[in-house]
Amino acid sequence: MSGKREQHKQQTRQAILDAARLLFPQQGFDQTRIEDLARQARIGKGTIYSYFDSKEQILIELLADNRLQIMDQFRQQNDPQSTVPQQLMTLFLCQFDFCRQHKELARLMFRESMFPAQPTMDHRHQVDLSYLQAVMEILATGQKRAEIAAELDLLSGAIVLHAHYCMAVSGWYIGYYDSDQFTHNLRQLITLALNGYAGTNSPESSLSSPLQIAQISPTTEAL
Amino acid sequence: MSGKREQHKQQTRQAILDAARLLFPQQGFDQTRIEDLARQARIGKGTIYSYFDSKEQILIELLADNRLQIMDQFRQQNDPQSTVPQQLMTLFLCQFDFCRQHKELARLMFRESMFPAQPTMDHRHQVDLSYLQAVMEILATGQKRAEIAAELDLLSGAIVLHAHYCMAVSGWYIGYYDSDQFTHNLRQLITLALNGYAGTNSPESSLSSPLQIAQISPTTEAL
DNA sequence: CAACAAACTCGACTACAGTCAACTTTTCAT
DNA sequence: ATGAAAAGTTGACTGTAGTCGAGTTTGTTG
Repeated sequence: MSGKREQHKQQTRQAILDAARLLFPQQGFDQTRIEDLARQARIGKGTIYSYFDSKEQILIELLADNRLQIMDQFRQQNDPQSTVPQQLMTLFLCQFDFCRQHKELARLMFRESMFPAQPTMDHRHQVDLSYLQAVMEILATGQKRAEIAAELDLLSGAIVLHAHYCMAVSGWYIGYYDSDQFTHNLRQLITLALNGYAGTNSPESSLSSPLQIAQISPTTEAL
Repeated sequence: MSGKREQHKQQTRQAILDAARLLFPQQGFDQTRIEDLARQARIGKGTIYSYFDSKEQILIELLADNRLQIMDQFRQQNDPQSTVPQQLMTLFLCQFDFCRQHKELARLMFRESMFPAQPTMDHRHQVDLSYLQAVMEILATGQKRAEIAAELDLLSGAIVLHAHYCMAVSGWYIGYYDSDQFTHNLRQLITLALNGYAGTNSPESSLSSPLQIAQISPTTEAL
């Protein structure tokens, strides 16, 4: 009966993830030693490495769950009838909520997903596809209402918006602004993305209002 | 005579940087131990840590020089008479050249500058100000020629373009495309940024041409 | 110059991620 | 049922970034 081994492996894997889900938030990612996880999961330290390549991988696995939750939350909150910028804000703010709740962990994810150590298509690392797809869907609904140019390549558009979101989050991590200003700046960036700023075809309102980068020294929001 | 101590400190600091400039490219950042640097600089290991906070800091210091070179190169190559997208491409490709030459080191810099461990205004970490200023200047020349909307807040515009550049580089690091496709995609993203994609005010040409994301599995360009 | 303080230097030490070879358990062909 | 092979487990071990307190050099004061 080869099911026994498989079943045990699943249990062990789950025990490691459970330990991580308990200890990472409790004492922080850096402060949690692999040995702590092993003790909590009642296995040897080496065993962990036959389930995960690295400490960071455990984290990434954990966060996959959270991503699903984030997208659920978005679908609940979103009104497909509202304007494209509004829908985008709803989506991005759901994502950002997670960053606020797990600032340290989200930071590591951003680092690894944008600038991975190895070129990798391992989807655990990558920008959540369902998230990118949500952006594309929002753009698509905008196209139906002529709010978005019909010829726009949806993937390109989604990536650009994702770029703006990343840059806004980056500014928050660096400490240029706090979460409230983040919201304002993100809205600003979305507007810029949609309208562009070539020549005179943009509504004036979107161009003249600068980003809020109030702090000379970084803000010190609690982690 | 308090100058002697100061002078000696400068020498030691320089010796560390010289050692790093020799060893990092020779054997790679990760493969170079702090002890190697210390031996090369003929000082104790601990001494290094009274000059630099971490191994990475040494790297960042080193790269500050390179940034100056990059900007020099840009000023030589750039024709201020050419169009805004063309000037931007010149600038970004100068930057990207550095990434190709020092893929590993540049990756660490991107990580640290976008998502720093500590909120920090330490300018060593930050996006090079003279680079961001160059983007703003390009936009400003565009405004004079009515190529760029006059009301655009220059900083916002520059940050958006920087976001696009970062996203394009990120895709290259992940392995979505090689350097040639990078160039194509970057041009595409710049066009999108300038024209936006709301409603019908955008030239069609900029919207329908998708990004080139040819690879399902990552490309394996040499480091 | 003596003697004291401040600044600087040092390498043994700590902490921890990740490895590995010995050991245990499961599977399966006979 | 048996025993050999495959799969899984383990903690002692390795490598290296970063710390720390003892020791050394430089600057200063009387």
